[in-house]
Amino acid sequence: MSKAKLGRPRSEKSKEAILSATHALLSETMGTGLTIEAIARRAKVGKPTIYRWWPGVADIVLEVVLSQANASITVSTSDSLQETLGQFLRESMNAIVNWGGVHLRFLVAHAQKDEAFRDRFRDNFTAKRRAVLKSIFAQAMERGEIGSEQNVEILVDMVFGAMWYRLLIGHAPANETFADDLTEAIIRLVQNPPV
Amino acid sequence: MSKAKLGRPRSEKSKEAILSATHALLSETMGTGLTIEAIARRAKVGKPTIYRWWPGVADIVLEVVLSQANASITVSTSDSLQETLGQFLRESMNAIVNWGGVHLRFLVAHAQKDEAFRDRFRDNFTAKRRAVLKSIFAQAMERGEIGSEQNVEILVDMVFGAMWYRLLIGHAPANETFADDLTEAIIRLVQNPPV
Amino acid sequence: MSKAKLGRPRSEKSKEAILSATHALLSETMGTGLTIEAIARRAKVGKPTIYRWWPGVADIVLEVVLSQANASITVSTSDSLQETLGQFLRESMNAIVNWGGVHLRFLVAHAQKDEAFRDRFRDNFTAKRRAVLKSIFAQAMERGEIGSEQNVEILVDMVFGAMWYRLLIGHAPANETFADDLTEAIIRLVQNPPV
Amino acid sequence: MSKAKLGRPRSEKSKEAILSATHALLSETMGTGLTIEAIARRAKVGKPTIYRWWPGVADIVLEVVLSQANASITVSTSDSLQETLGQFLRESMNAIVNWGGVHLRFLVAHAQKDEAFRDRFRDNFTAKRRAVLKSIFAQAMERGEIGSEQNVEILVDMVFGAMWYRLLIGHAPANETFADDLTEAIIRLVQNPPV
DNA sequence: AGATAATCGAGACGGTACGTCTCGTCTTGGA
DNA sequence: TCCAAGACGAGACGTACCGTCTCGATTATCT
Repeated sequence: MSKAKLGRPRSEKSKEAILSATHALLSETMGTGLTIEAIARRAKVGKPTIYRWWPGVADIVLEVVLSQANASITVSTSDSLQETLGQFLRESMNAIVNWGGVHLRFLVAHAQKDEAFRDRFRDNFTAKRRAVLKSIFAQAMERGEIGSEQNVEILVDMVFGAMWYRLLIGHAPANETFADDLTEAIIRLVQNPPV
Repeated sequence: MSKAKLGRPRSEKSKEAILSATHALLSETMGTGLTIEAIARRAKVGKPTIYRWWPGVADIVLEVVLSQANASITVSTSDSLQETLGQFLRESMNAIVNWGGVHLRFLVAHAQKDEAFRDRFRDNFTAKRRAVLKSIFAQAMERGEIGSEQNVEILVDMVFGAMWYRLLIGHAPANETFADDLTEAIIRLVQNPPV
Repeated sequence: MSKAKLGRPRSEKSKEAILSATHALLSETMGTGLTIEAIARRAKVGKPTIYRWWPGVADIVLEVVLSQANASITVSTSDSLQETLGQFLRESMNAIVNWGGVHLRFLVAHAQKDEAFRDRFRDNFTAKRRAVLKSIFAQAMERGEIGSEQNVEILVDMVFGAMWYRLLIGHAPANETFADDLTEAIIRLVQNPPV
Repeated sequence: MSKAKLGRPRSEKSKEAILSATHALLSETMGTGLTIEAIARRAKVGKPTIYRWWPGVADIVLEVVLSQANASITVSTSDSLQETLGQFLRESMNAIVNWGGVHLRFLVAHAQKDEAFRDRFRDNFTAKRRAVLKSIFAQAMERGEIGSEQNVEILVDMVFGAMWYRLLIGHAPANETFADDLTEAIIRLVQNPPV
């Protein structure tokens, strides 16, 4: 006996208008102009319609990011850490540079003022990305490319940490070159030099 | 010739009241209740007095953090990377846990919405911390503890990145244990294994 | 086609709360304490709600005055100038003494600093009062109580002028006695003495 | 044993700079931009210097007006009411049109929010003007140009009232033409028609 | 000549109100 | 039952002035 069928169904048109308005505003204003009011205006949608489906502006951004990110997580199962890691990081950086650096910065910023959202952000975004990278390292360890004494958890922290750090602080670019440098550095670090 | 002597001098009492009210509010409300109005109320100070000396709330927090951080940067010049790095990271983590984790999270969050502030934050805080860590690595490299083929810049990104990453995302604690684990991981990575 | 039906309709409760708070504050503080903030506080209303419907504090006062004045304009159509004028001036003075002298003083004061408001004030208040008095004089002129050589426009200026002048400068009371004296003086002036 | 001679004497230069800045600001901004801060800026004078000598901005304006008005009160002692009154009103209107209409409007406006100032304004300005007009009417009454049954007090209220009324409300110009019309109307009213 | 004293400019102080913005909720009529 | 439109109470924003205060410098009279 679901009550899901009662009443007027959710308007997909409105939903998409909201998501695309959010993306547009975020890109145009670098995050400073992204408010619920602005989204409602741009999407020609009533504010209550937004609040009915999302708890706040950050969750809309999260949905925008997820719908893009989920479509583009492609882990090639190469048999070389260098290649697999390199491709993963390059793809990640590309997404940031070409599409959603502002989105991610907005999400992290908002997560600092809203603990509940921080949990949702972590569970739905960063945790999944961590799992991918972790499995990449685990496979390399199985193949002996990484010594078993290494702490994979910390390795993941260092790789993602470096990327977020550059993105958030901006002391140096977070681009494909950085992805390559980072890959190289990790490879150099984890590989035991020839005896 | 400076005209600095003209007019009533700045009230040190008000300045300190503002800084200490900012610290208190930040700690009490986890950052959500830190507004110019709240600071003015708490510090028993007029709003214009605040705007006269700081462009916004984030710059007050930055000054609070700097006045604390500058007092506590102590780089011991030990002759072991393990020891020097360990102490530096442990001290950094201690400061975060016991004193200013909320402060740093607030600063990074604000920096995402205000490019000009991001520059000030980088120049006055993160750049100086980076310089310290970089010199630690440089000395270790001179002593041969780190191979000269390593990319120190990226190393610094990985170490600070991992710390910020944990602090901001919160998937795992950013405490003294993590400082030790991180130190250990770095040491294990950079050191050439015995031939 | 009007779009007036869209959205939540204006709250009559808030409107009345604002008008009555304005009246109360004006009476209590003699005009010195009448600010938008004070009205909002007293009426338990948000400031934007006030600014949505009125351009400023003076227009609220004007509305308060009009809603009272429009209810009390009663021009008896007596056939004696003495009687008609006397009643009109007495009623006007009574309204000032018992209800809204402060209101009128506030309105004139504000009109001196805001030309646009002066126009609204003139069109909606003083012009209507002038029309009434003018018609009283015109009827008296038709009946021969006033010589046709008299300048009615100037007569109106003198009567209302005298009232405003006393109210604003305060060198003598603007009360019912003054209304009688003024009526008498006008009658004495305009009536041709018996030949 | 006055202590008036001790210390640095009042700077006449500053006093004049303040008065002339006040006049200039009043004329330029139509009264909306006349603040203590603006006067201090314009006159290159410290705010305390202003507050040392005047209780508020309105009193400075009053002093400006008085120094001008006192220099120009010239009551010709003609032996015709028509001529004396006409000249007095024309001169008054000229002063308003060419020099200080904004000043007077500012003074009346301020007097509505400050009872103490209203007293000062009345005693130093309007009372003196009333005395002059009253003596004009008194002389005319002695000469028989005005019947002794007329109420001079009310006559003065009507003449000055009409002028202030036009100046403050602005429904019709307060200029020399009005001075003539008003003179004519008064003459017509007070003079007994030929038997 | 030196001390004393009131002035001067400059400008910071604690306040208060301004008018605007956005928040998240509520209330309509229409689909 | 959902939709858009938009009003609502709340409260922070950054600015303008208020009237007071605290400086060092200046300019007079009094000793």
